[in-house]
Amino acid sequence: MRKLPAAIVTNEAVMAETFAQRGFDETRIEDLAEATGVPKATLYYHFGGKDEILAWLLRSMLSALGEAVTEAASGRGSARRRLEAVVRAQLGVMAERPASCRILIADLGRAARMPDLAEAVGRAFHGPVLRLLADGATDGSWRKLKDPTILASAIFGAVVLPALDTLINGERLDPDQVAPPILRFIFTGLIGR
Amino acid sequence: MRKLPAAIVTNEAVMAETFAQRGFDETRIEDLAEATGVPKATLYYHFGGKDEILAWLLRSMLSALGEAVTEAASGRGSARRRLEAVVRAQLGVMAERPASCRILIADLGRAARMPDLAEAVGRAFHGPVLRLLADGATDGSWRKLKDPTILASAIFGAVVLPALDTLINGERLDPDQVAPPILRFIFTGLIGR
Amino acid sequence: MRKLPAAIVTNEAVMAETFAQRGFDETRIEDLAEATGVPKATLYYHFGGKDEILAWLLRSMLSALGEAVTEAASGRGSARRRLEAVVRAQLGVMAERPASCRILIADLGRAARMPDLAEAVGRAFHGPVLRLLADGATDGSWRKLKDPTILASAIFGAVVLPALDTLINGERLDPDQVAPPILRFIFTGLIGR
Amino acid sequence: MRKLPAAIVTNEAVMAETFAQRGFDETRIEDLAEATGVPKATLYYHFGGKDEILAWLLRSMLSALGEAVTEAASGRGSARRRLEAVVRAQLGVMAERPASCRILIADLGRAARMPDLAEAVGRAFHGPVLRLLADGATDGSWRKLKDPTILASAIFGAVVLPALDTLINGERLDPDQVAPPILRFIFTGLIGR
DNA sequence: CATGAATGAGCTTTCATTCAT
DNA sequence: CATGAATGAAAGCTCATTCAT
Repeated sequence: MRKLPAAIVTNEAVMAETFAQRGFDETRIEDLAEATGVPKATLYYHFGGKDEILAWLLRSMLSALGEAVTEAASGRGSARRRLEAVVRAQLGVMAERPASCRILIADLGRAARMPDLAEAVGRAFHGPVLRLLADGATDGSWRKLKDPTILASAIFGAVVLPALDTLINGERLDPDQVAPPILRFIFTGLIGR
Repeated sequence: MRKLPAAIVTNEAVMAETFAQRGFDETRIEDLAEATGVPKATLYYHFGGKDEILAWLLRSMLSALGEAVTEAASGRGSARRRLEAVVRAQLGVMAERPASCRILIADLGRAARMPDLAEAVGRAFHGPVLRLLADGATDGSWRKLKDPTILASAIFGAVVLPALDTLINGERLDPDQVAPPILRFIFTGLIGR
Repeated sequence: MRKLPAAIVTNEAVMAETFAQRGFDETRIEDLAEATGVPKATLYYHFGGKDEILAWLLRSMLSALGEAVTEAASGRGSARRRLEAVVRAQLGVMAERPASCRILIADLGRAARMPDLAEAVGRAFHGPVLRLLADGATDGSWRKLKDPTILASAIFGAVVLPALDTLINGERLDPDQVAPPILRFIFTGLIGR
Repeated sequence: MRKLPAAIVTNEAVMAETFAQRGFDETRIEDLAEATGVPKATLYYHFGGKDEILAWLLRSMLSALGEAVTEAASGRGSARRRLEAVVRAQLGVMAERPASCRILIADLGRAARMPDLAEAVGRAFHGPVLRLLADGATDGSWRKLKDPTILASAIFGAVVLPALDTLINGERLDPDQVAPPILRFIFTGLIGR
């Protein structure tokens, strides 16, 4: 894929928003063209097709997410502090790029059908979290964890689905508001004091 | 919609599987016809269209889920025991109807775009859970919860995303194996003993 | 390919004429739809695409040609009489189905790129002629021929190109007028009495 | 059209080959660009379009053919000797520029649709042959010919179709091998001693 | 002069859907 | 009731062609 021109890069959010609103299949390339002002044929000049546009949007978001998460995860505090930072990072990215995140989470199945994206999700979130979960057991942040893979998914779900609710309603996602209850849930569950 | 003939009812799982494998939009009515042996036009005789077939599948599953969850939620034990039962019920339905569940969770966005389905999900899971969360705070199962809506979503996510991982890989979902770590996570988080 | 409905079969000549006039590539499926009154989508229901429509037209013509030629070739006279009949048969088919013949001859390259058609031409004309050439050498109709393959092609060319000239000009092809000089040429060349 | 740069002239055969292999319509300008290394836009700088490239190729070949044929036809021998030379000249050009010849003959219909090309073919082959046919009747090379136009076409076909067979199979055309049987056929037919 | 980048204009093709039997 | 046959309505995609540099 050639280097993308400003006219397209600038419109990343617009495209994401378009996909997010109607859903991938209900969005016609023409819709993207209209929404961005970039002619259909030009989109085809730069992308192989609709799939590739979606992949670009998601990859772009996942790369931002990956960076944010990785940085959060590789901080210097305890595993707990760092996991906290990771969750906030995830919520932060969702707040900054609501549309792309919404597309991803609201259509996880499609991502799963695009192998490189599935892998990118793993790299961006599950990988770092998995490592943190191990660290935390070592540094005493939490107990020894028997099924880290399941837990990483559970954490992902616990963070991401509440955020999706907000996003789908078209509301603004405020990480500072959502993070505390979610974090408390993640660390101490319903019962923990 | 008339009463469905056996030829179609029998093939509920086959249709769900077909949708689950390719995704809704990539599945042509013709694919369903081939997979089930029921002619395309016959499907149209019984359903208003592709959407309606999907809706039927999901509604059927959600109704099973609703029953299971409602029963679990209205048992007589503590809120904790009942929430536990609810989670197991959810996992049980996912194990029994993997394809339909996978369609729903892997394409939550579409469900959100179909108002009656969104509501059905609410009725089947979030509603009962919301009530349980309140009960638990009363009966001392857990602390006072400030953001029950967020928590209900978080719980849904914590249950459903690990299960989705399994389902997407085409593996069998074993509730007895997945439920314990998830429940422990839900109740006591990463830290709680 | 399903059995073709009358609406299409009836219009064989119309389609051929359409192709013949504009050429294959310049003919849009829509043109065929307009010319025949058969909706585009219906054409696609019965044919796999433009190529397949062309193939059908040509195969139909080649089958008629094959029959005419085979019958002519298997008559009871001398090889010479029979070859004469073959040439007249070829010209007769060209007169009856000018458009299809014109398509074939004016775009031999495309036929060559469609393997089954190339073979059909062989079966319809070259094969029988080749056999006749051998017969004629035996029954004394003509000399021993060293390069029958080349000669079969040369005969084909000598019959078909003059006819193509006529057809391209949109003139009616009158076999009774064209056949004698061509036959004389084939049998005795420029020189022979 | 400006004077063509070496980069293009050099690639005449490559372009012809590209057209010959896929056919005119199936050949994209991009294909020519790739095959020759000359950028698409550069081709457009020098040619008015795809048609013009084809026209250039064919005109170039027809001009070579015209020269060869004219020279052969205007020699000093009998009409027969000269027609013989003409046929050899035609085969010679076909052997030297197989691709261009193949394009022309395999897609005569297109040539017919390009008026200047149709005329060029006439000038290059039919014209001289027509004159020769008359000469030959005068100088006793052959009988009085009643339908010279038909015969010119027949001769063209008798020469060119066998050659096309060879070319389409990708085989090398050896005039010395093909010319004798064809000439014998032209002069004395199948029967002539 | 030459060309990388961009695009207007269609065309094929696909499908959901309808309907006559 | 059920269904094979037919079709209206897009939509994705391609390509010849243009243009700014």
